[in-house]
Amino acid sequence: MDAGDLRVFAAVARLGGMNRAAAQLNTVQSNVTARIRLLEATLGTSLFHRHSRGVTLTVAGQRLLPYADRVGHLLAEARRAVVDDGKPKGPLNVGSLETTAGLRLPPLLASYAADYPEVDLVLKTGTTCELVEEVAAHHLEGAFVCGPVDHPELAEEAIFSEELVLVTARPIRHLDELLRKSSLKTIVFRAGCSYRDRLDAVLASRGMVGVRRLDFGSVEGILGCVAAGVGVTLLPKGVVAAAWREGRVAVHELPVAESQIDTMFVRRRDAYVSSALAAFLDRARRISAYPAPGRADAAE
Amino acid sequence: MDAGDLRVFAAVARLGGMNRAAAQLNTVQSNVTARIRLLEATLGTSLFHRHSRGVTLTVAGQRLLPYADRVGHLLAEARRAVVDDGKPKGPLNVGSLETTAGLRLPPLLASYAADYPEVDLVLKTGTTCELVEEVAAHHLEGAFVCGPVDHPELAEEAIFSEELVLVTARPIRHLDELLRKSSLKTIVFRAGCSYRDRLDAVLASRGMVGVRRLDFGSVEGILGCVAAGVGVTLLPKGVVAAAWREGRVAVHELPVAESQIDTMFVRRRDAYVSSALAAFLDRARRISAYPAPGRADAAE
DNA sequence: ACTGGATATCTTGTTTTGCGATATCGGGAG
DNA sequence: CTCCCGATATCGCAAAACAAGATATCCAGT
Repeated sequence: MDAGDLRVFAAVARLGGMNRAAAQLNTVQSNVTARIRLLEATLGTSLFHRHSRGVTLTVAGQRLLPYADRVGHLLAEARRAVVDDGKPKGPLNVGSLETTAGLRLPPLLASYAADYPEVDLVLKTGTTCELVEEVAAHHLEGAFVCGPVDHPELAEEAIFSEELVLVTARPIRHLDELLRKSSLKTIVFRAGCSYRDRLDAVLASRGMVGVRRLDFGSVEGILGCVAAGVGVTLLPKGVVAAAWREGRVAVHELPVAESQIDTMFVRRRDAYVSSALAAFLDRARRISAYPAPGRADAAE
Repeated sequence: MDAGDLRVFAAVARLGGMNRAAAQLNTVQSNVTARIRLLEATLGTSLFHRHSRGVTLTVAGQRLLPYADRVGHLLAEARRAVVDDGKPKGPLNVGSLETTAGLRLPPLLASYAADYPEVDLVLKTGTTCELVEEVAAHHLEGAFVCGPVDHPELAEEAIFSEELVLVTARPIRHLDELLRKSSLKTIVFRAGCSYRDRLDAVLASRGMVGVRRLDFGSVEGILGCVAAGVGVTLLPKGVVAAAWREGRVAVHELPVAESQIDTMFVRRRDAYVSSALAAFLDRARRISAYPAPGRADAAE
């Protein structure tokens, strides 16, 4: 059994047919068939059920598939690790929440890009759920998300600490005023953003349950709706500071227990930390105002 | 880059020479040289420094070596996972502390061996440190050790709960009596056994520090020395029960906080749990008197 | 300069891999 | 029932990779 064999095995399993796999692997069908049969012979087990519309995995094949993927990833990572000579360069794909990207990352990215021009940095924004999945699937080297995520395959480290504030159209004395408005809506990021859960919890603890939600994809959109009186939202203080100064919205601070939220950097526990990522993280830690002793390390 | 290439790379790196590697791989030196050179060419980096007494790794080679090992382990594990059809069979290598092996495992092993005759079970005894290393290095599928071990690559689960007792030659009213004997020794397992650390802590909290130690490799040897008045030891109550009933030694119970210790089963977090191991663990959990709610799971 | 222990290179035979063509199988339409 | 379509299985041949042995080379110690 060999890494090459596993590569064709994975392709056949995923595409459900040897013809399709052959096309994807830039080879011919007879070749794929031969290698699969050889693999089955050496393992002494049949890996696929053959039928008229292609092939499906046997139970033994199902057990093998995850290993094929892991071996593939490991080899790719090994290649990257060997090529990496300690100087940050090459691709660096990281993810971030949109709020973090807007509020915290600009100075970080600016100085990083200036000092390491050979790094091709790609920043993908998304919700905590989406980003965690992408990191777990090896598609991103790491991401800034709302913590803690507590995923067994991921290591996390607190980088920023945000103060969340309730944002409304006009100042209110007491949250109870919100209750009077039956048409109250919470305006939040699309499903998966942790701020949404936090807002629900804040309102629920004050007796407001089952409030209707309005999903939005951008900070500006959310603030626009809030300013128009459609509903309330929960965002980091820094993000709404500009809109607040301009008088477009009103902010309301919350007790520390409810307002404080950590932005963590997550990465796969077992993945290679490229020089580019190491330098990026180092700079992120320096720029962050996060108190050193409270930092949760990867060993946690 | 291929799994086979990494296998010869790892052999060369570990043995420090292509001749030695060729011998171990059952091939000839020219072959090894060729494959290494090809590997270096495809990676675009030199992996070894050649000199008159063999080869040593370059920094790039040092980065690659751990991946070579991991790929090797992963492939071996994949083979096992495919062959494993759900019925426990084949080799099962587990480790255990000697005390646990003597006190808890006999009924477990007896019933397991009776129900699964196709499993070739090998039990290796050692200290917590040794066993943890062996499990981490993939040499054992799992082991019973003193917990918690808190190793990032290992998952642990509490199985047994032991009550440790202080063992002396003759009954004493108060621990202070021990202080009078200037020649007092602690008689413990060889370095690495957690019981030793616990005993040091127990004595230290009562003002006895710097007590001389005597290392021993077997429970019987330790009890013999204690009975002869050479010193004191700390062992699970059940282990010394027989010697105590015969009047050879005296036991002294300790406060719960000091006496209670968990025996955990550790295994690699990322390793495949063979059917043989799954059945073994299942039976261990059933036999154990460990309270179910307090069980720390692998997810911890 | 010689020697012992090491890697590099070259040649040749063997094995593996890749490709193309063809055989085979199984279900659905006519 | 037969034909056809979309699959996999099998075979022969060429190309590439690999293994083995013989030989060249390099380097330190004597």
